Amino acid sequence: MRAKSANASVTLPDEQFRAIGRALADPHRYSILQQVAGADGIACSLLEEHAVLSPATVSHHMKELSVAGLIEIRREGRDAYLSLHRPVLDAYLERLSCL
Amino acid sequence: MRAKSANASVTLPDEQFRAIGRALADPHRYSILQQVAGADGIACSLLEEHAVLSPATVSHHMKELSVAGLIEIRREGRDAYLSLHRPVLDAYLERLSCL
DNA sequence: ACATCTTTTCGATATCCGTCGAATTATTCG
DNA sequence: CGAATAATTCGACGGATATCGAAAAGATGT
Repeated sequence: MRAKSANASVTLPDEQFRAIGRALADPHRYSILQQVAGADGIACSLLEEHAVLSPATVSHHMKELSVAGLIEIRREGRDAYLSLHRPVLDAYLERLSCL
Repeated sequence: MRAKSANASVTLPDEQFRAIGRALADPHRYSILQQVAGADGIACSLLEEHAVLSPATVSHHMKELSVAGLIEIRREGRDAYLSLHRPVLDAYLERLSCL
């Protein structure tokens, strides 16, 4: 059986690793991620960013987080619900922690 | 006494948190960081990036890593030596791990 | 069908950032 | 001192990206 440390569910391709770093480096995206982590399955419309950003920009940031694999977006009727994709976050931490 | 988890030596200001994410998101910078972590106190001139980047660009990336607080640069004669600043990396991991 | 609401897509724009060459600083050696 | 070496600084340039408004897409209710 392959060696497997405590959290090593996923191994990140370099491109995804990079996308995650970029995603985390934007304050609005990080804020969205925090809200998603705090209230899993949160509706897009409830994100605080709607107070300061246009719908287009919020949607853009959601997509960046989604492409990075950090969140999952599920459509339900007219609404979108965001949930944290923890295995990817864990894989990111794992990769950094063995530097 | 203040609550303090196992690794909580440093608390990162938002700006530094962002700088770290950006620093990690560039492949050349991440590569430099890996080399520094692997051979602490490595000379700038030994970095593999000199094979593919101009001295100006290597210097630029070193500065970004340094401003982010991830490495320390000490000058010694004509050379520069890089070392990993682990407390900051740990603080970054800490902050992400309690998402 | 129509109006309404939520989200996405599509340019366009302004800023950020990675990169380089050239010039500069700093050090070492002859 | 003068040449050589190592690293940094300074503009400049091109490509990425955050942002928006306008339009489109999709769902719901009347």
